[in-house]
Amino acid sequence: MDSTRRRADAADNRARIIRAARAVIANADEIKLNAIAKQAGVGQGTLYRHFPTREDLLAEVYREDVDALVAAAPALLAEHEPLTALARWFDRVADYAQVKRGVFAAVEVGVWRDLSAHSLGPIGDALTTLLDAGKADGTIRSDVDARDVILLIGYLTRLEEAEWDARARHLLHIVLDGLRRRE
Amino acid sequence: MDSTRRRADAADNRARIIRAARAVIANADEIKLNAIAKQAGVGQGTLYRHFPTREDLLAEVYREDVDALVAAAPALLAEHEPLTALARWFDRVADYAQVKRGVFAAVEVGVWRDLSAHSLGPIGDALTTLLDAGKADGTIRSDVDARDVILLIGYLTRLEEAEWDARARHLLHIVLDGLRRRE
DNA sequence: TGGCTAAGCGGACATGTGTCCGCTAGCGTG
DNA sequence: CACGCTAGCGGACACATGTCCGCTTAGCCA
Repeated sequence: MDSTRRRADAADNRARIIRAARAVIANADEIKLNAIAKQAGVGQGTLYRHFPTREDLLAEVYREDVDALVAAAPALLAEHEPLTALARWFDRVADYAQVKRGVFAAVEVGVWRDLSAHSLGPIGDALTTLLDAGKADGTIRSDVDARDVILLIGYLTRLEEAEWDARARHLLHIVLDGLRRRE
Repeated sequence: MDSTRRRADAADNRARIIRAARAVIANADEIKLNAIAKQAGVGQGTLYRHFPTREDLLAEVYREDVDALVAAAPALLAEHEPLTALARWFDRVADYAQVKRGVFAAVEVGVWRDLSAHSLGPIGDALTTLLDAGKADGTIRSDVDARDVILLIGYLTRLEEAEWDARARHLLHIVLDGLRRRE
């Protein structure tokens, strides 16, 4: 999977699949994997070898967005109190999740897989950073970890478009309250 | 759908499907709808006419369990302070969700459907009762409703078996904290 | 009781995901 | 440059969900 051997066509196919995926996602709102394979001009087997699950593919397609989300964490911490930073980060997640519903679901699954592989993954790391800062200054309860938070905000993927405005941020506040250390 | 006409065979088929579903669920852990149809001795079309989605079927199969959960709410309120009652009710939900993972997911979807039909459904009603009691005595924030809570505890369906003990109750406490009115 | 009518049946079909495996051809080697 | 090894290809296949529609037959009515 690194860069050894047969890279020429394999890497090329991989890139073509990602490009096709972006195209399909942009044009159709239905994301059918075999359609992506077809569009990319490769067999289904090829697609599935490069990206074993739907989530693997989407995670790769939106890697940049994820990176941006991750990078935001330390930046927010530099500017705000830990609790505020976490709240702001939540806001960004909400913004992103609203637009890219399916993607967020994919990211969630990805984070979960990372976790079960005893690694937090980029998003998990970002969250850990935020939580640790809050624990250090006593504003966040000490018995929560990144996985906990991922689970709690997972409702974002199950929210209906119509109720988004009414509930997304509101529930994020409630979660944040639950995470705060109670005086 | 009530009890008019052609009830004889239709109702019979419906009952047979439910029975077959219970049998399949008990024996195999894989729940394949066409297997249930086969076992019930009916066509797939028949199964899907009676239960348009997988969730409809499961919800019916576990109707009794759901009823028990619903009935527990007023009973708990009679014995405990509202906040405690809610906590206990959460415990029951957790117990149930742990054993019947898939079912809980089905129930969640069902509740959601009820909600979009402008009705809370039995579970929603139970939760509303609990929340209202807490709001009345000022222990629960006034800006939450049943749907909010359903969304928040939905993480239960996404928890891995292995992490259940470590997280299920713990997160329920955090949610409860978030629901409390902050002094 | 015999016929009519639509409620209800049931399985073929359409669609989507994910797997498997025989074939192809890129690359290192002599 | 010719050759062989194996990474990688790609599409046929297996399997699940859910839909559709022509046929059957229960129940009402004369």
